[in-house]
Amino acid sequence: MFSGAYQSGIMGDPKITDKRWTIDLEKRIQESHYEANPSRYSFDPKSDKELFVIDTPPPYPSGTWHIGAVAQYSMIDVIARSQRLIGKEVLFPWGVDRNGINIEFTVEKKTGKKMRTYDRGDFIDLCKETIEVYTQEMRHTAKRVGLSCDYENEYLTDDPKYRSVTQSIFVDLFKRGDIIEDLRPNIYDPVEGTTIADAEVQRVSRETLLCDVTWITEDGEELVISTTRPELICACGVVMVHPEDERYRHLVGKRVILPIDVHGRSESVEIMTHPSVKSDFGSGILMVCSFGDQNDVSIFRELSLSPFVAIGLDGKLTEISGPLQGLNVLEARVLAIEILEQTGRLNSKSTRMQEIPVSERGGNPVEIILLKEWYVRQTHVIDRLSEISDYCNFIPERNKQFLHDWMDGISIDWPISRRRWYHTEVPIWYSEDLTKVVVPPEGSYVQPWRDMPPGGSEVLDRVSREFIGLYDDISDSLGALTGETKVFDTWMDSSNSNLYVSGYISNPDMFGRAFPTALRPQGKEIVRTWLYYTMLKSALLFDKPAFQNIWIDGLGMDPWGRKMSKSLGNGIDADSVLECGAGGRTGSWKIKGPEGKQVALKANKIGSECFRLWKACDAQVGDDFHINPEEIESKYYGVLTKMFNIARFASQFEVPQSLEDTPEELSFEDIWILSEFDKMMDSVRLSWEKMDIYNASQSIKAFGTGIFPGHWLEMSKYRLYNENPSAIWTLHRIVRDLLTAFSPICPFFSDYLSTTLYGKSAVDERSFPTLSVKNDYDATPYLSITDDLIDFNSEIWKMKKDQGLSLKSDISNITIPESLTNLKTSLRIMHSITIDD
RNA sequence: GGGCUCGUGGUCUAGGGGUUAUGACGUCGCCUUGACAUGGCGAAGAUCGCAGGUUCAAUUCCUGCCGAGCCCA
Repeated sequence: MFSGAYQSGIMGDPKITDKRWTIDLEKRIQESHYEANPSRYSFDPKSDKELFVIDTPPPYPSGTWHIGAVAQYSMIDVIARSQRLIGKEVLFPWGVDRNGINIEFTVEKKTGKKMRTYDRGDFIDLCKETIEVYTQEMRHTAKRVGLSCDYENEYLTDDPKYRSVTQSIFVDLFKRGDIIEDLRPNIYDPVEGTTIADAEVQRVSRETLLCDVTWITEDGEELVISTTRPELICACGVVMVHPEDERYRHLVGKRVILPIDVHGRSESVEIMTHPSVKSDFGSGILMVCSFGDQNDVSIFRELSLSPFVAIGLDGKLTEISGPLQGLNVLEARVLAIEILEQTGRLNSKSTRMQEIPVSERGGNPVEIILLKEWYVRQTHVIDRLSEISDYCNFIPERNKQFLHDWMDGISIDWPISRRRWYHTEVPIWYSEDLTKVVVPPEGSYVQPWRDMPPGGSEVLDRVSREFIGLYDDISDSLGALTGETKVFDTWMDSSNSNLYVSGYISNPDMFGRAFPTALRPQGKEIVRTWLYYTMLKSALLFDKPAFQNIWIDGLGMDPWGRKMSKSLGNGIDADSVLECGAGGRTGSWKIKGPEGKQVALKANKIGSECFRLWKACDAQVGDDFHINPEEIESKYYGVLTKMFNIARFASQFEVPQSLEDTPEELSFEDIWILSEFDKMMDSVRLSWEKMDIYNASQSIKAFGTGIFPGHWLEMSKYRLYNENPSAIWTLHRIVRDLLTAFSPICPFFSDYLSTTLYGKSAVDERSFPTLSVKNDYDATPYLSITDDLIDFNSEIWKMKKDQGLSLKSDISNITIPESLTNLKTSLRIMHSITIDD
């Protein structure tokens, strides 16, 4: 009988006194985690290690942080921590994006006053104050979910340090001729008074009035043109029919008179053919105006027609519109229809649904108007950019397609100037005669709308960009300077984030080592903007890829796979998940389900560790993932408890003097589990190297909740209780290293257990643990018994169950397979096998 | 409307031209309580979105459709 062995060991009190892993424990650890060592996650650019700079997406503080974004961010943290663990010097910056129209709208809404009613400086101060509150909240959530950012070096995109980089790059590209100014048709939001980019336009369905208007040719022939924009008749440049439309063939080449009076332009236009005309739309005749829509723009460009400025910057009709002058677009439309009715030119009108372009931020119908704006030239480098992007490693590979599809569709330059205020200013001044410009020196931040050029500014020819002299020397010859009032599109700032964090301008030594930036992690929805524009910058500035690795994740969806949105009422707040279980408070979510029915979800405890573990184990990178708090808890909380209990069990045995040196004498079962552990750890290290979170997590979870506690630990208990040095060493070595390997996924959990047990936090390990067991023993024969062992144990368990026996009861007539001969003693004790063979 | 991506038991997931299609969670049944019901054993549950095509053979390749998502018009 071996059962007596259980009594002889003296069970010490477990060092881990908490009975189980709880959210309150998690919060206690979290709260001291950063204060205890504020430089814990700092970055040393002079380190001899390989630099690994992560260009994290600086979140925009708007009050709530989307749970999908927090999930994504926690996976970026897993990468940051795992790269540190495998020995790299990681910069995981904490940046906050604060530029943009968003905060302007927030302030306008809060104060009920439009931006332009403020003094510009006052308004900017107000924005800064307001966004600071949100910024603090965001940092709190970041720490709550365990992000290992370099918080001491927080960067804000509205900080002069950051903005100066944007401005320096502008000056650089301007000098090279890659940034130009031009009078071109631009998408314009007349309500907000600013140009916007294609990317910011949304289409909404709206009911509009379609008017059939009678036009008369110079020969007196009547024809009918359908239009939803009668107010733009004054900007009509040409009338078009389809080249194969027999009905109108005789009209081609003739001139037709505009049906509403105009001022200062020709009163008739030519009738031409164009294949884009839809013969079955209305009468099949199209008036082309500058500019009703994008099609108009392309026809004007194609035919080199000179456009008419029908709508001014104030959103009102200009003098060419004759009777409509001074009205806004909607008023002008009403009056135009009235005029047409009175003159008998309105054949008929009908309502129809039409998709109209509106601005994403303001929701206002946008107009295309001629404006002088700044552009980054891009069409000339697209091919090269496509080549360069092949040097980047995309994770997952297939998501590279998103970038290529977008690049293939690029046909016009990128408009970068905006007529807003809380943005980075375009850093340029114009001489009195407008032929020369002044630009600031590299590294300075300027506000030309209120400042004069700083010392060291340069004077350049406005067209040729030739250097004329230093501003300090020749300022007298420039006359009265005018500062540019326009600002940059926020993507112009955001697309420098990788350069900024990699030390561009501020730290040339570091930049030399850290660029191309090691990693860009981001969501797939901003490939066309953030990723593309960043790649463009690097191509223009350095002819190099911006990144070594690009990690593109999917989006967080509601439990049924739908996008979370306010209108659907299916949103889940990040804090509600992270705080679920804290102080005994459970979580409950009322969400609109698929059929519009309210569905109530409930969970008792989740917290950051369980949340992170779920995302790491459950969602492959690149695919959209469903976020269901119930499921997160039921699938993953148990894993934490299991691992916690293993550590708690281990904590009752004294930790050996040295866990580094393999004991001289190792028992067979210990060499076996160490070989299995070593194999698992090899694959985990490989996964971490490849930033493959899913497989790393799965391996750790499978080992930590399966073979290790289920088979080895059960088999080794009697030796542990007898203080067998080989067993105790093996137990502690595996628990310690397992916690280390696990620390990128669940840092607070691993930190607590490793610190309590081994006096050193797993999150501070800077080299991936390796065992020497493979040098001392050939693992192959040990690994080969694993399947037999699992089968054998299962058989015994099943046998006892079938015979209605408890697991502790004796069993006889068991044959231990040949392959497990070396485990005979342990197996007999483990299963209480009394007679064998 | 167009482009792209995805579509494997209730849920998530592995796989991939050819034996009974992984694993996990959940469900159900039984059992266990000296780290752990957070455990053990077992069961049910999938015509691998649908329809064609290629092939000796398709869930896997191709085409179309449907659904979801992203992006664009």
